[in-house]
Amino acid sequence: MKLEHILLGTLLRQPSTGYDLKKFLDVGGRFMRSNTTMSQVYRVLGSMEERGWVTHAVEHRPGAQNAKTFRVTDEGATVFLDWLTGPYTPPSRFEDPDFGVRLSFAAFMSVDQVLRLLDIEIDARLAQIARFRDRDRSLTWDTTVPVDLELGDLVAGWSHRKGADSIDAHVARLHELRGVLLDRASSPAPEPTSDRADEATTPA
Amino acid sequence: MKLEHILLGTLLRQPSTGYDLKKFLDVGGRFMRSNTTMSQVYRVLGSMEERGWVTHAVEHRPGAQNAKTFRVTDEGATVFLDWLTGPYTPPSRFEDPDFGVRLSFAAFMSVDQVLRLLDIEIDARLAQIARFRDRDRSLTWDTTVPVDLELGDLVAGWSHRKGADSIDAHVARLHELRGVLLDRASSPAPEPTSDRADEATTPA
DNA sequence: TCTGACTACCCCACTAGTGGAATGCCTCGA
DNA sequence: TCGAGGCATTCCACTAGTGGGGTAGTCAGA
Repeated sequence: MKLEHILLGTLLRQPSTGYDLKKFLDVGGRFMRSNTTMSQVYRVLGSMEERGWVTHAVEHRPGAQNAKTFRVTDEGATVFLDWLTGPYTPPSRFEDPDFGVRLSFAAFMSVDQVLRLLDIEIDARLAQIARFRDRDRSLTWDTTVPVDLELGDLVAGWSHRKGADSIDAHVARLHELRGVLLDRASSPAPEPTSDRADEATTPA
Repeated sequence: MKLEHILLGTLLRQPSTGYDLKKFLDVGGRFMRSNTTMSQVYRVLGSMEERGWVTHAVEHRPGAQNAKTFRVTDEGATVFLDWLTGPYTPPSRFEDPDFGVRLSFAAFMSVDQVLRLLDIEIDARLAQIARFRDRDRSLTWDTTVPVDLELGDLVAGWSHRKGADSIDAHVARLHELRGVLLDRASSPAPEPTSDRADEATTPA
């Protein structure tokens, strides 16, 4: 996950200052990234501005420090939308934020695009399950330091059960969402709820 | 998660070649890291060798290419064990591999050390739940591109339910393991406090 | 009045990780 | 015999991220 894309999507939803972005990443967007620093946010903002993806306007806040409000340019929007609707290659860890980040920008996508994403993710995880479930997990030990093999086995067994359950739950949830979206896609197209352009919702 | 620590732990379990390490990361250790490249593995191996944490012996494989078998030095073992049993600061995403990686090296720890780790993780996740559960998640939209707010809301609701369920399941599992370990630990020394195994005894 | 928290921005040295190509040797199957 | 694919290593240019520092103003509390 590139910070770039997260910032672009967040700014596209709502123009804001670097500080606001950092706050968002710590709270509402905390599932997208662990421990993002201020410097990282400002540097990415700077480099995106150089490339013309965002611009800033200085906002004079009487009785407070001036603040730069960043907004995404048309070019930046194109870059973001290209990434968002472009090819998704599932990371090997399903817990990685990539998929969730993309989904969190679902409002910028069509139902079909979200369904495509979902299908790719489902296929990838089913393939992983088929490939790795019930595989021999025993490890060989050849070490000079003292080890507690019994403790290791105990914990490894637990980890394995936990991992298997989590990926199963993940897939089940994906199917659930898929079902809901399929319903929505097959019913007569609902009114677009955009606050601006009105031809967004139904590219068949 | 530093690749360094993963490699050190893996080599400490079983000396191996760079290639083997990469294979391990793709299969048995796939939950530790997504998409690790060969170059990354070899470069880290090189830098660790420079620092004296690992050494290699050239293994002549008759009828095949020579292979470097890396093993951890005493100094490397110390570095690894210091990291493993040292302070653990939970990342903001509980899905991040940090905790799982440490646990996967449980055999190098004492039951008390594992319990300490577990307690830190449990406390951190409970704190997050207390802080963020049932918080207002509504987002403001101020954008120039067309959006499907209804789709966004639908997906956001799903994501939130999924996230809440996952963290609850995570905590439940942690408690489960904690119970098992407390049973196991209750033979050497009686519990000082009722609820929590604070006050670690001697590391094995 | 001082302290510390919060808003807001910027900079730097450094480390970690990506992506891809190149080398060469092996085995196995078509 | 040819090529696909596994084993094993290395190099290189590049981008991303870390961890710390600093500046500066506001505001509330002690």
